[in-house]
Amino acid sequence: MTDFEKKVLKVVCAIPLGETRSYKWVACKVGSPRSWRAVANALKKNPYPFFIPCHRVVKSSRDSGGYSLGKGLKKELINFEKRVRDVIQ
DNA sequence: ATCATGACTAATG
DNA sequence: CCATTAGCCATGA
Repeated sequence: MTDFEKKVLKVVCAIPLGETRSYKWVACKVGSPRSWRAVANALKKNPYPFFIPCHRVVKSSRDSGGYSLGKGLKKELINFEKRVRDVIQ
């Protein structure tokens, strides 16, 4: 694990349940607003896809983006969490 | 040190 | 709306 990846994962963990953020947003959060490309790399290497909510990170064009376990699953997870959030609130 | 590679983005036609 | 282009940066070979 590199420091950069740690920062990225930390930020991603901070995304609320049922919410989505863009890669760029994450890049800004970690300090350098121009490293969104590297952010994608870090997520791609993510060792714990289910404990680190990397599925909450989507493309800025509101497309779902990619996922190491399949983007279809990513969409499902996002919908699922949205419903969970609705139930809770 | 250099080079290619992405789960990307924004601008343009 | 779709395709193309240039820009971007950490990482591994």
